[in-house]
Order: sequence, then C-alpha cells, then structure tokens
Amino acid sequence: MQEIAAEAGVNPALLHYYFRSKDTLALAVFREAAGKLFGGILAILASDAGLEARIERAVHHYIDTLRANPFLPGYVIAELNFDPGRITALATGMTDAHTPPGHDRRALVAKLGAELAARAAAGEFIEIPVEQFLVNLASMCVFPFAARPMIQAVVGLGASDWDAFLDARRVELPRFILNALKR
Amino acid sequence: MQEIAAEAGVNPALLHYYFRSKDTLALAVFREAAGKLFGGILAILASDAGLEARIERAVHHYIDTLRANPFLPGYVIAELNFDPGRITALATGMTDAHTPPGHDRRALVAKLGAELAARAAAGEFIEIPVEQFLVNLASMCVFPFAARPMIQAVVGLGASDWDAFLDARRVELPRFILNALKR
DNA sequence: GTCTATATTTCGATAGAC
DNA sequence: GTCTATCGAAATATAGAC
Repeated sequence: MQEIAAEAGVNPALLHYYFRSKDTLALAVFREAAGKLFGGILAILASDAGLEARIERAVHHYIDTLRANPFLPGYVIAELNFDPGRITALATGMTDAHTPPGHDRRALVAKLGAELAARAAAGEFIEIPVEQFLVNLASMCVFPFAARPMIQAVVGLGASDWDAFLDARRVELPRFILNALKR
Repeated sequence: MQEIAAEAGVNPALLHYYFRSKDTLALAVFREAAGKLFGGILAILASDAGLEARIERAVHHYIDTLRANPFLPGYVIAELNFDPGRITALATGMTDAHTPPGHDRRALVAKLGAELAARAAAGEFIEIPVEQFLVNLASMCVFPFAARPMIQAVVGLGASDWDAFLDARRVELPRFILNALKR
C-alpha cells in the first residue's frame, strides 16, 4: 500500500479512504486489467467481416495492445494463481467491458463453431472443435508476453531481438493459423 | 513460512534451519519447478526420431506432465512476474535438469531450424522461422494450463468438461501443428 | 478530502532447552 | 535435529487534527 501510495505521490491513508482495504484495491485493479485483456477481442471475433479477416484482425489486436501493456498477461495469471477467488471478478470484468450487443459469449462461440463446421463441410478447412481453435489462437497471441523471460532465455534473444521477434510474429502468426485451418 | 510449515506438519523454526531464509526456500522451489518445466522437452526435440514424430511426442509429453502438475506453468509465470531476478535461477534450473549431452540449447535450436528449412526447400513445408515455430508449439501446450480459469470462464467449461477438453487436445494439437507446417 | 501520528496485526527470524 | 517461546520489523489499518 505504501509503495503504491508513494508512486502515486499521495499518502498511504488516502488509499484506505478511497478503497476500504488492500484487498478491495487489488480487486479493483484486477477488474480493470481483466477488462483490458478481454475487451476488444470478443467484439472483433463477433464482427461481420470474413473469417480470415477476423482472424488476422484478432491476432493484430492482441499483439498490438499487449505490446502496449506487456505485463498484463503475466499479472492476470499471477493474480489468478494467488487467489483463485478472483475468477468471479473475471466474469464481471468481462461484462463491464463492452460486450457486443445481442451476443453473449456462449452464443458467440457457437456461431464461430458453425462457421468452422460449414467451411469444413465445403472441403476448405480441416475439422476442428471451436474451443480447441479459440484456445490455439489465444495461446499463441498471449503466452509469449506472459512467458517472455523464459522464451528469451531458451531461444536466446536479447532485448532488441525481442522487438524484432514481435514484428515478425505479427505477420507470421496469421499465416500460420490460416494454413493450419486449410485442408 | 508458517503456512508451509503447517502443511508439512513441522515447526516453522525447522524451515529456517534447513533453508536460511524465506527467499532461499522460494528460490529452491523455483529451481525445482523450472527443472520440471524444461527437463524433458529439450531432450525430446533433440532426439533422432523423425520430425513429425518428435513434434507429436513433444506435445504428448507437455500435456501429460502438465496434467500431473497443473499448477506448474501458473506458478513459474507468477514467480517470474513477482521477481524478475529469478530469470538467472531459470538458467541454472535448466542446466541442472538433464540437458542432452553434446547439445547446448542454442545449437539445438539451430539444428531444428535447419531441418525446417530443408523441408521447406523440398517444397513439403511452408517457410517459418524456428523461434516462431518453437514459441507456437510451447504456447499451445503450456498456456492452457496457466490460463485454465480464464478459458473455462470464457468458453464455458465445467470441471469435467476440462478433462474431456484435454483428452481431445492431446490428439487434435499434433494434427493442427503438422497441418500448419504442410504447404 | 487530505494529512500526521499511532494503534494493531502479521510474519519472518532467532535464542535456547531438550 | 526438532521443538517452544519470543523478538523485532514491516505493513495494514484507524483516529483525529486541519
């Protein structure tokens, strides 16, 4: 608390005036972070562009916003690890952010699944369960930011290499994912 | 410390006898965890089986060992997030684990990259930088465990659904990755 | 609403008997 | 090596003046 107060340039007592306790403050921060993490992505996947375009936009959105907030994934995972009770706050954090009107999350997933199935039936795509596809997409976008230190250590990337890695990833990843879908 | 001592059924003072301080204990735990996380995978990728077989084995290895230690990824990420200084311990944790003899990590990555390039030159695979491929593979294997609560919330999976999800993932993921590589 | 001063709790660490 | 008892630091939270 005092560390936060110091960095904010105010008195520790003031934090307790606005937030009743340390835990209340932590919860508020977590809500905002979760909102940032899930805010835009659902709207993009629910938009009415072509499937390929939506996938590319989703990847770009993730990489661009996470590049601006590189600690977001690590923080959310760490916090969820620290207190599993935060999961409930996650739900409210997601609905607080602008959910596309007329679509709850379950319906959105189902709609995307129907699209994938249709393309598979047309012989264009391989068959793949929606959940698996969504997790693949999110994993490859988000994980690199959460695991940056590990990746840099294992592959051997310096600080400036990391930037180049992300530049390349922005164009390579959509290509990789779309090629994975094509039969 | 007292929480750990209680769960271990011993006295808090005993922990200070074996580990000099709280931080020393935390470091020891982190080292062991990092070893578990990186131990087997490098050896598998360095083995002399066919590329396709090695990829499938890597995925199975990750999913199976993480299923037995589901909190490992979240913990390592959380700890790395808490104290960036742990990165150095990561390096020693990796070499402590059995690194395949005759191969350091950099050489291993380079060798794998040469294989991918050769298959691309033969017209069988698309062209893809090694680091991107390795990160894709690791992301899709590890991230689901680190982000399990989020995934369950977004996609809407109950506890038993999660088990079925992992069963499916074990067979779907190698297929997805190999199809992504094929031209 | 914002500060100073202080109360209260928690927790890591040590001393010392056995 | 393992315990009981306790010290001392640190940090959350509150009281109360302005």
